[in-house]
Amino acid sequence: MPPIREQFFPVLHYDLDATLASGQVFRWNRDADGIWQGILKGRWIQLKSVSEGIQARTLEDPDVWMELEHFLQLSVDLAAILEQFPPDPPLQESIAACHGLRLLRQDPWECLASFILSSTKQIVQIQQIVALLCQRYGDPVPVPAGHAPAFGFPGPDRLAALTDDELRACKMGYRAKGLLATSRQVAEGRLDLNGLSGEELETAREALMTCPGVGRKIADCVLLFSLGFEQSFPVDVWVQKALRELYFPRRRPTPRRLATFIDTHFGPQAGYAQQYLFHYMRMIKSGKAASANRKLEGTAHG
DNA sequence: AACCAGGACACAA
DNA sequence: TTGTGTCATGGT
Repeated sequence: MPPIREQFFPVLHYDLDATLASGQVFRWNRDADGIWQGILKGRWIQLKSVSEGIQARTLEDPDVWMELEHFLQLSVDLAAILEQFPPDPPLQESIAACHGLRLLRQDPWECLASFILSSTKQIVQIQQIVALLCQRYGDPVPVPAGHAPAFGFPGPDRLAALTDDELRACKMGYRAKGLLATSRQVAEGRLDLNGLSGEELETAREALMTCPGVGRKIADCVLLFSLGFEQSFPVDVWVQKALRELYFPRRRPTPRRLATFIDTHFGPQAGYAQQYLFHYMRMIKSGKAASANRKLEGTAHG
């Protein structure tokens, strides 16, 4: 067993807990001590939020640090991004309530496959399905002695070789068909995922939507979370709710009008804005934003 | 115990 | 274009 390597990454305004648990990625787990464990490019990684930065551990060669820095988007200037948000109350409240929330840059295939499995599933369930899929069909990953076994995310070629029943056995239900067909599409080279980052937003989106089981929302998630399209604005049930309740509390905008509002209102960092609204809306529902809410209500009406 | 979940798709109106 | 039923599964 190789020695554990350790590295400190200085970074400010980075909420590791909020970011890794915000429904962008589904394979990072936090233990009781607040230490996160995950797999990055087939390598075991441990992350811990410390004073003025993030402390990381791995078993592998030092070049994993470059990839980790990219995954965590450590060179991104968060304050500069938030400054580009339109100064409307909902977004300002979101910023206040979700301090340090970030967007990650994850592997496109894992992102695409995971979000095909996400449709009408709660985040906890998506985590369970993906864990089962990796446990059964992913390659084992070396972990330090005493740690639970870990697995990489199975590639498109591996999944393409499975049957519909084998996938359904991972509790994914009707989503198996789309995952299987999309795996074949990527495995056979009919869709070059990594090549999409060089395309225009609409071109890349259309390419993704040729995949069975991939509509506008899932395509937008892949564009934003893995391919670097920062204007992509995925609209799921939570963001839908946020837009209706926070921006159009009385009237009920048509889908078309809502789409043009999204396109014109949120600016060049629309994707980040979307993630803040998503996270804020879920905080409100779970009651964890109650104090921040009251504080802002007070300033707004006082 | 109902209701709903980071939807997509076919099909009706 | 916009609305509705269907598709599995299980958390809350």
